[in-house]
Amino acid sequence: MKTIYQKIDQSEYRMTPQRSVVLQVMLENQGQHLNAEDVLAKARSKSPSIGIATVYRTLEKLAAIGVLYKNMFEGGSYRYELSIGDEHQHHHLICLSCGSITEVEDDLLHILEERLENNGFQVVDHELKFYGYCPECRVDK
Amino acid sequence: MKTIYQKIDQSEYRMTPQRSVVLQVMLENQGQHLNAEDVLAKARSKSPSIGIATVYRTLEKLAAIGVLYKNMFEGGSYRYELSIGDEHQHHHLICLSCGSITEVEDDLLHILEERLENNGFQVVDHELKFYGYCPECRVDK
DNA sequence: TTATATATGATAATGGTTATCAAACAAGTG
DNA sequence: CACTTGTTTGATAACCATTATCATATATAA
Ligand SMILES: [Mn+2]
Ligand SMILES: [Mn+2]
Ligand SMILES: [Zn+2]
Ligand SMILES: [Zn+2]
Repeated sequence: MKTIYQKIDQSEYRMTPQRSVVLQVMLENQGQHLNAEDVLAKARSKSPSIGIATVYRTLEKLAAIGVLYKNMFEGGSYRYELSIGDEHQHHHLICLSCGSITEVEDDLLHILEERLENNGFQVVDHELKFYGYCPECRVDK
Repeated sequence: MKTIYQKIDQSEYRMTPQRSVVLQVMLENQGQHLNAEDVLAKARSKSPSIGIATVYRTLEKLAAIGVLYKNMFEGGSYRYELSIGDEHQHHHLICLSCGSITEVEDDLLHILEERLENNGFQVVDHELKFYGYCPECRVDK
């Protein structure tokens, strides 16, 4: 289990002021799923001249080395979130009514992954979304 | 468990020649994950004047009533496939090396879903992707 | 038929993401 | 230091999948 900084050190990732700001934004918004525009706005409050291209490039790089998860929910844009302590991506509960996104730490995919490994598929990561109705939105009580 | 035709009948879905052609294309390409351009090309061989807008509209409608699954894999476009017999979407194994997509019928999410239901989240469907290396691409043997 | 609603296809518009490129910056050389 | 070389940045153009628009066509209702 590598830390964020181990991941960065072990990559060919040069820390620049802009990249540092983007990383800071992600650290300060743990648990949220931000898209590039969100990150740009928050980054500009720290470093007003940062451009959207740099934000995209940095998010992409951080996702490539496993510091961020990149996910597509509804809305047509990719959303990023910090990956700390998770070996594998956690799961998401997506409410079909209010759109809220809740995390599930519970893994429980080990049994399934073990079965896949036995069939020759080497599992690196997974992505699991549950669609349904959150406690506030469910109708049947 | 409704059949495709039951789903269509129970919707406010009017069967037109164009929609019929799109449905036919999906039926004839079971197991494949086609994007709108793929469907357009195959549909045009049956009905040359069909337009891309109608294809998008029809795929969207068929997905809304549960006849198709709509999924985003790599490549930047949504891909559609027939949903027959599956109450829930099946899982996908995506090879990080060759990009091949394999199906997993095995559900095994019941335990997890039961736990979520007990916590108040009403599960409607799920989407599970495993990323890793297929038997041909894995290195460690 | 006539009226009304829905569906279609061409094409324009949208919008998130990527590519381009000149300028800025960093790192190494002697 | 001056010089070279390579990397990063930000503005902006290009890309491209998808959606919106709208006039025409087609189906349904009266
Ligand atoms: Mn999350
Ligand atoms: Mn599939
Ligand atoms: Zn909700
Ligand atoms: Zn492979």
